[in-house]
Amino acid sequence: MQYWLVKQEPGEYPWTRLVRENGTAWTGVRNYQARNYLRAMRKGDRVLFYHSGKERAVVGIARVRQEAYPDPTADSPDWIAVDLEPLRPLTQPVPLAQIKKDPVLRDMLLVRQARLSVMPVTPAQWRRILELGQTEL
DNA sequence: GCCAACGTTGGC
DNA sequence: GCCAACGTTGGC
Repeated sequence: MQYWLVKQEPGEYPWTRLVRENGTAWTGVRNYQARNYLRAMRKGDRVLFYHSGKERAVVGIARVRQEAYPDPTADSPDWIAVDLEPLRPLTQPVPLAQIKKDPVLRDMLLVRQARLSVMPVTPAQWRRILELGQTEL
C-alpha cells in the first residue's frame, strides 16, 4: 500500500463535505506532475487530506476507492480523476507550521514543493502525521 | 496585499 | 529550442 496527500482549499471542497457525501470524484487536477501521482494511486491506498489557504493543516484520512479514469470535467483525455472516500478525521489536525518544525516532516513534498496538489508521502512521514494527529487506523 | 515558486504561452 | 512575459498557487 502507498501513502499520498491531496491538497484542497476548504472553501472549494472541505473535509466535512467528503464525509457528508461519503466520498467524491477527485477531479480538476491540471498539472502533469500531480496527474502522474494520481495515476499511480491504487485502490485501498491511504490519502492524507490537507486544507490549504487560511487553515493550512492536515485534517483527515481518506482512501482510494476507484483508480484512475478519464476526468469528466476535462476537455482532453490527458486528465484523469480518482474516487476518494473518507476514513476518519485526525483527532488533532496537524498544522503546516508544526510540519515545518518536525525533523521527520520538514522534508515532505508539501513543504519542499508548495504548489503541488497531489503528492506521495513516505511511510515514516505517514506514521509521524498520525502520531501527531493522535489518530490510529 | 505581497511575493516566491513554478507552470504555460508565444515570439524568435 | 530558448527565454521573456505572464498567470496561478499558496504561504506569509
